[in-house]
Amino acid sequence: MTSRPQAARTRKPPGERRAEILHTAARIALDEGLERITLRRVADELGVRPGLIGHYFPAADDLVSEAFAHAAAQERDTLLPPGSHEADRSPTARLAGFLVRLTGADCLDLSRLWLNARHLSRFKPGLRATVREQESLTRTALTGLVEEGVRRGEFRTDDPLGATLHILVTVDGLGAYANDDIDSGSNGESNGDDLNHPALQDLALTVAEHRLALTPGLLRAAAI
Amino acid sequence: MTSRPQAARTRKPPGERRAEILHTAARIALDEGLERITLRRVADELGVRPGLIGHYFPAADDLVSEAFAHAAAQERDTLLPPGSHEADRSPTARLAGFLVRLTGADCLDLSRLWLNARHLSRFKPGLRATVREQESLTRTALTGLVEEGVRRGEFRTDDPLGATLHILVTVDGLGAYANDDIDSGSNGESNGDDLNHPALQDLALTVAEHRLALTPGLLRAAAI
DNA sequence: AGCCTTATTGGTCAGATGGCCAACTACGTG
DNA sequence: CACGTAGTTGGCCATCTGACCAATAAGGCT
Repeated sequence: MTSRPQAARTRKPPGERRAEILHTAARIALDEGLERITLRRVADELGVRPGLIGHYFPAADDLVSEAFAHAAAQERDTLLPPGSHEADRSPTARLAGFLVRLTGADCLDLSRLWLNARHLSRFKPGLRATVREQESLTRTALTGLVEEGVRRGEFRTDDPLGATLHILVTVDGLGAYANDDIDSGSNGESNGDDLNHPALQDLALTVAEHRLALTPGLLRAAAI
Repeated sequence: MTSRPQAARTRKPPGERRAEILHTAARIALDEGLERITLRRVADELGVRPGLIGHYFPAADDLVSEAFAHAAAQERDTLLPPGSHEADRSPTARLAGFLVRLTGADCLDLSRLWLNARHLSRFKPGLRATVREQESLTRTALTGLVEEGVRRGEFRTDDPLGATLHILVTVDGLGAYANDDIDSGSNGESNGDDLNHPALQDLALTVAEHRLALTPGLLRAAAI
């Protein structure tokens, strides 16, 4: 047999190895949760020994924090791409895309991750700080989008920050149910159907349209 | 010495002991989080041996689920007392009291608990079912309050359930920030001040007034 | 009073976790 | 080619967790 129990010991430059660990940890966080980020778990995934992970992250909590930051930033760049090279798309289209995709079913992992981080930050001060930073970044990005929309005359509000906060509270509120499996209906006393209430489907869009003085249905229509 | 290392072995009727365990576990959950509910932790608190807790709850997850249900139900009865003996208070006053107290700082523990349970339910099927039940109970109670308000002519809406869901989404969204310590401002790049934005202070009240066609400020004024 | 059910104890066990450290070796440097 | 830095290994440890079980004794019953 050519494959021995111990894989070939490959030696990588610290920066690359560190990035590799972070990337793996972020994926685990999105797939299975932040508490599944464990020295052994990451090591197994990478085919290295647990001690190596501990070498790059002497405090395991730091790995968790940075992995969350990595995942959150990556998802944010996808959902709310920074302005410069997106200047051609209208703020309305960008906001619609952001909200529609964010509250869509394919983004459940992200909602779960935020729920995860917000709770876990109760016990981990480092993660708490990271969560606040990521919240701040999202808030700033969305506020910028709203302000640009106001400048272009697409949105109308006297309080861009207030509108942003309201929209985000709504998004986070919808995200609170990310772990309720939707498909467990047909339960007589269950509440499975309530979460499919039409008022909830487009709630984030409705709130945004209300706060930004848009005609109802505009955002849904603007979503590609 | 009159106090020996082993306390007097007291034997209690099963029902009483079980209730005692549940009460203690619920308090731990509210104070420190659901993951702090541990056989040993509860046993220490009660001055008994860990094995005894395991005897009453052969599956530790069931203790967690029931403790959450206990805490959630207790808090709900406080914030949203069932109708009969509260029929004298107007729906407006009851709704205002519910929202003001719920989003108040003294209710942080409750928000944290829900955040905790919603995340933890990702890994514990039993807890997931319990969370859904408790959500359903709160939803039913609030919907009943809204419908009564509509009957009395205090509220106006064609979709009581939709209004209830919207209000609860907003409450849950605000609760998402329960673990961000508010008092860490004066941080140049921090977002501590954003959470003190005036639009957030009364957001739940504002949404409720909007959905129920109430004059702005009415609920704040109706809160005792 | 004695008995008998069972609440309660005390101990063990396996599994998982983070942290630590000496030894090994891959790889760039001289 | 030899050397030495440092990336990597393998192993050990303390700690915490839930689960399990035989032995004990408390308290109600006859």
